[in-house]
Amino acid sequence: MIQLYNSLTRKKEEFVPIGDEVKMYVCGVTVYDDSHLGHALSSIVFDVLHRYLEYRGFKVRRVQNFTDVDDKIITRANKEGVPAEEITEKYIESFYESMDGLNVRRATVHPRATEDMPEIIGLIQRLIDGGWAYPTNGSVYFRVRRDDGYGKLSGQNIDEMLEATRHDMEVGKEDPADFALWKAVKPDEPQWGSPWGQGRPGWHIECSAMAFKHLGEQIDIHGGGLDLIFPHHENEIAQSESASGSVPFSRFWMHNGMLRNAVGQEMSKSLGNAFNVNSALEEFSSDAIRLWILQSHYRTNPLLDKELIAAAERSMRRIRQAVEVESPAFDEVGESVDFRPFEKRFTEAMDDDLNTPQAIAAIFDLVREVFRGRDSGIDVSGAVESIRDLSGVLGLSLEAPPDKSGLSDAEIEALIRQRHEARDEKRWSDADLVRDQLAAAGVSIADTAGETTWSRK
RNA sequence: GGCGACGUAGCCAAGUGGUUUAAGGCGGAGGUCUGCAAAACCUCUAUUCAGCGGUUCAAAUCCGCUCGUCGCCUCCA
Repeated sequence: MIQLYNSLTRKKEEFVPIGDEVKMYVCGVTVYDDSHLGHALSSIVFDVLHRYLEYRGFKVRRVQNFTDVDDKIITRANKEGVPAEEITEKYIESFYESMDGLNVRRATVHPRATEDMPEIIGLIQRLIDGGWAYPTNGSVYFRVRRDDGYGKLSGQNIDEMLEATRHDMEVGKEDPADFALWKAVKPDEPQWGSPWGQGRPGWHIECSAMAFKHLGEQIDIHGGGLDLIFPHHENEIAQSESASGSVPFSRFWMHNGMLRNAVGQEMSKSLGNAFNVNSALEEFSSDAIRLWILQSHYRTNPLLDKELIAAAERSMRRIRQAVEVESPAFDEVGESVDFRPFEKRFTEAMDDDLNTPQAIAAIFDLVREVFRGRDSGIDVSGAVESIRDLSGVLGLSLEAPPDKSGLSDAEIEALIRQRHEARDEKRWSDADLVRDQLAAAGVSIADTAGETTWSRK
């Protein structure tokens, strides 16, 4: 039984999909800049959820949107003096590059707000027809107070929220709490035609419309960062449930934590201390980044520190070493490492609200069993295969990290031959010199069973 | 002010009433192996879970208070 924590009910609940295919919507990024590690965290978490649900036999349809019409995009486009599409195209490419590099599988559909404009406008019209929204001065607003359930996700009360909020109300709004579904056109902004005049959609309505179009009016899981609970997800619920009458819009609401820096503060774009994914990937393997993230539970706020990613890189070496262990050709004992208890632990941990730290602990324990099995000469092939499978569920590729030695394989092997000659003649210091040279280039060597093996760090 | 999260070893981090006299990783110490190493294996590395008080046969886990940290309430994964 898979249990997932549901932000809506604030407890763990058994996960049972509505239909025979799990419908999952994950809030994507606004494409006005490169992705940072906070985006990586969210994408990795829901990628792992997707992979794990498939591992448990579910079919999954995952939708992750691009918000490609937004104030920040417009600001950036104006600043650089280029059309907004140039900005969005560039950063959509950058997003894919980052996520591919992190071994995050692409969603089933990656819709863009600008490509689903008819659905967005149609949904706004439905809300107006139902009396949930009203046009004014070319904009359309949602009547928050008409929705009795408003605030159920964030636990906020409308009046208490307003107390802490700025009260500079836009002209034409009936109530300061109302939010925009459609924004009347302003000069030099991207615009679309609508029954209410030229303009562009508000942020919240995009997600409802894209979820409806690509998944349907009721979905199984809606994911995103903790910071999206209010107002974004609260507003999505209000719009979606008002328009469709299907309650709940999403059975499960899942929220990943926010990356935290050494001072303990949340890392966000506005703080300007983001750590770019593409540059992180130049320094670390995707496996190290994923392991670092997944060694914390998804609902906590992982600490962002290069030292921790470097530690994860060392941890990955251990797993990689284990899957390279070969079983004896003739297994005289006939024994083999029993990996099933470890797979059971892995599954139980993952079933419990995606407890990846526990699941990873099970993998490491299995890694130890493989080394022990090797040392006692028993068959470890099944266990090695199991490590590969379980790692795969977490999206760990177990591939060697990118080469930084600057040496070709042939050059490395030539140096190793030199060292062999030196060793044969017992010129130990010469031999060590070669080893130091290789080590400096990030190549580690090992003399085992009369042979020298090497690997790039 | 409202809503919420958190404080576990040198560091990261699970565990949320007894099966854990607290997983796993990194780091550190000793041993085996090795020409020496590396890797691996073995052993050790929190009598204790921010502090204080309470409930209980039993608490890191529940309750209260105190101290400290952070998030949301405004664009944000």
